[in-house]
Amino acid sequence: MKNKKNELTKNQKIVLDFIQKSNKPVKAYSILSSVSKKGLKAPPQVYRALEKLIEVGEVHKIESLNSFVACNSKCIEPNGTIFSICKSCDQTTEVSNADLANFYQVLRI
Amino acid sequence: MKNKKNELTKNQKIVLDFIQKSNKPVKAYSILSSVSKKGLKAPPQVYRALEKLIEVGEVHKIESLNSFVACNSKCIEPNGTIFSICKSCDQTTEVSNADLANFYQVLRI
DNA sequence: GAAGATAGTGTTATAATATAACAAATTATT
DNA sequence: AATAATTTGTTATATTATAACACTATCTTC
Repeated sequence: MKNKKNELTKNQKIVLDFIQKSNKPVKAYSILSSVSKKGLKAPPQVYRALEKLIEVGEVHKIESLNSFVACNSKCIEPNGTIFSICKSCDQTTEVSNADLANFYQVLRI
Repeated sequence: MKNKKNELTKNQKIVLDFIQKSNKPVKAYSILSSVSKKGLKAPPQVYRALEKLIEVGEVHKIESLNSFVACNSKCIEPNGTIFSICKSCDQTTEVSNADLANFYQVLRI
């Protein structure tokens, strides 16, 4: 981002806002239909916002669910986060920074 | 599986054989086109074989690549395996049982 | 070894997820 | 203001995965 204050753009804010209010992993097309009243009408608009939000660490993608969640904190490794995911309801819990640090030590990554 | 000797079926063997010979993560439609000469002609035939192979622990799905790899050993947790994946070439390394055991201890899963 | 149960196959169609490409609009830098 | 860089809106299409259904093969048990 090269915004004056490195702020998120309009579409990025809309998407992030929706994800944060969801409190659970949400799918791209679910985001799309939920924010269509705010002007985002096609998949690329959502996917582009998601790409940027992931890049800046505000959002994580849960690959196994094809879903997206807001980061619950500033992560040690924005792209190396670990979640535990309920097999029944898909509720997720982001592993804490402390445990993640231990993990990196264990694996010597 | 309820085969007499709990053996893999024809299609399952064909798919597993191809994945094992690949030595890297392969995609479902790539598998499909590669084994079409052996009689598997439609996606469900490949996806069903993959589902079973994952269930019995012979194959893992790399979610972030939408790809599938052969298990390099009998895993502690067939469905809880961890890979390190090269960002450039997608080559993967399955984390060893020993390190994985430590990991589970760290996270108290 | 026949009967019923379970699992696997072949097939067509379609759903769900994601990206390519390009023109127009906006914002930042000089 | 001129230029560059980024973001947007849009259409089309690529990629990944599953639903549904009829049929076949195998297992279990009696």
